[in-house]
Amino acid sequence: MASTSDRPYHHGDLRTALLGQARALLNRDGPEAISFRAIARSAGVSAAAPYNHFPSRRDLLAALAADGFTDLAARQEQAARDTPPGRARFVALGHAYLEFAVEQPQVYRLMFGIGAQNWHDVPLVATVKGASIRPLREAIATHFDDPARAEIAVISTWSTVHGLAMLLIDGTLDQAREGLTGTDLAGAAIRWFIEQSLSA
Amino acid sequence: MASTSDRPYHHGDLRTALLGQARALLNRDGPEAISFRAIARSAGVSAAAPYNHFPSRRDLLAALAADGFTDLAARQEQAARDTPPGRARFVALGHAYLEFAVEQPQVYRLMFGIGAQNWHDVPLVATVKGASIRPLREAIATHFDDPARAEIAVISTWSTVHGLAMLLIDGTLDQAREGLTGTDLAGAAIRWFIEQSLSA
DNA sequence: TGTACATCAGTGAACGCGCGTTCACTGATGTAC
DNA sequence: TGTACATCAGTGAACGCGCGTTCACTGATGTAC
Repeated sequence: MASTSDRPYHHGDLRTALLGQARALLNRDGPEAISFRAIARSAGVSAAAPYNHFPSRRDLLAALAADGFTDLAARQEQAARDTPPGRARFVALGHAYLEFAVEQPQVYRLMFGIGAQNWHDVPLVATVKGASIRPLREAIATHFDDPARAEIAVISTWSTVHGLAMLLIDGTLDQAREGLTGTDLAGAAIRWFIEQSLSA
Repeated sequence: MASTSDRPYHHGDLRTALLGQARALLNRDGPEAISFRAIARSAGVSAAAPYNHFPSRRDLLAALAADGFTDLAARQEQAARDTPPGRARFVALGHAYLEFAVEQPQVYRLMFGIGAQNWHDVPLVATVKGASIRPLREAIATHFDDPARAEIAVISTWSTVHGLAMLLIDGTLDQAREGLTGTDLAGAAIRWFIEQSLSA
């Protein structure tokens, strides 16, 4: 761990540094722009060095996606914890979800397979992805006796926030916004949705 | 137009052929896989030939995206024409929308900016994209006096079908489906959504 | 406390690749007279 | 009907590029005795 000032041979914590540079590149130019060589370059390290920490480029991207889902899951759990069951919780969950997507659009794109089709074959990602919708799933479960109908409700509500996130991220709704922030609009849409469908 | 059998110097209709090969490549491997060189190769033509028909790779992708939106718009208009106003029309619009997305997942991904961020700077795409949601917009307009509330309703419903399409396409809902086709599930979700929110 | 040695985490050169795009060219087609 | 010529739509070679990955290597670190 001897890293004082002038470029020691060993980096100290290259894995973390690589993920950090990858995140920076991701936020600036999107998932497609993340290359092993580019992040090694910005970490000040040779092109081969990353292979000591990730088996391949795809594994690094998967790690970023997993981190994203972990972050999202934490925010969802927090939102659920901070609100009473019922209407307020649905609003809070939707709001937190869209806040995440709008704050980190490129991470969100990466999480949902842009530039990499999907992460089905990566167990870690599947796990944290599942965790990230659990709070919504649980909130909905209390409103339905029939599990099949509950599942339809989960899919519908998830689709709504996911679709809204995507349309916000790709700029489709730019002209409709006019001065509203993403979460303002999200709030309006969610409230409308809740009013119509999930309020008790 | 003299194209009998043995490879004439002039192709005849290379532009159309290139678009066809691009579509084939798109459907097989996704938007990221479409390269000028690859489609020239499969059209049996030199790597430089496409430049006689498209200024750049991106213009060809834009043409594919525009074609996709044109197709979608036609299906939406057809669905609107075939159904009476009200509940039945919303179901038909949503069904047709998801049918398109599930039938041509990679085209749909391309249309919504995967692998190319967005098409905001391409007027043709913007036009046909607008046309593709007009039937939904009009169907909703008749249900609201307040245009602002109508716009929120458009965004919410569009988000729902768009999000559902995306989750179906990227495989997120694979385990929830279990034997259902995409449009079966879509039908259930849409009906649920309509029941809850838009039925008169 | 010192020394031998295994292990870890880097280097730098090289591999083979496919890509978008440009260029000078040429064969084929269509038009004016 | 025939001929000169402009225009169109191809060719093939080359440009410079960045990429993922492998390889033999070496400097630094940690451990056993």
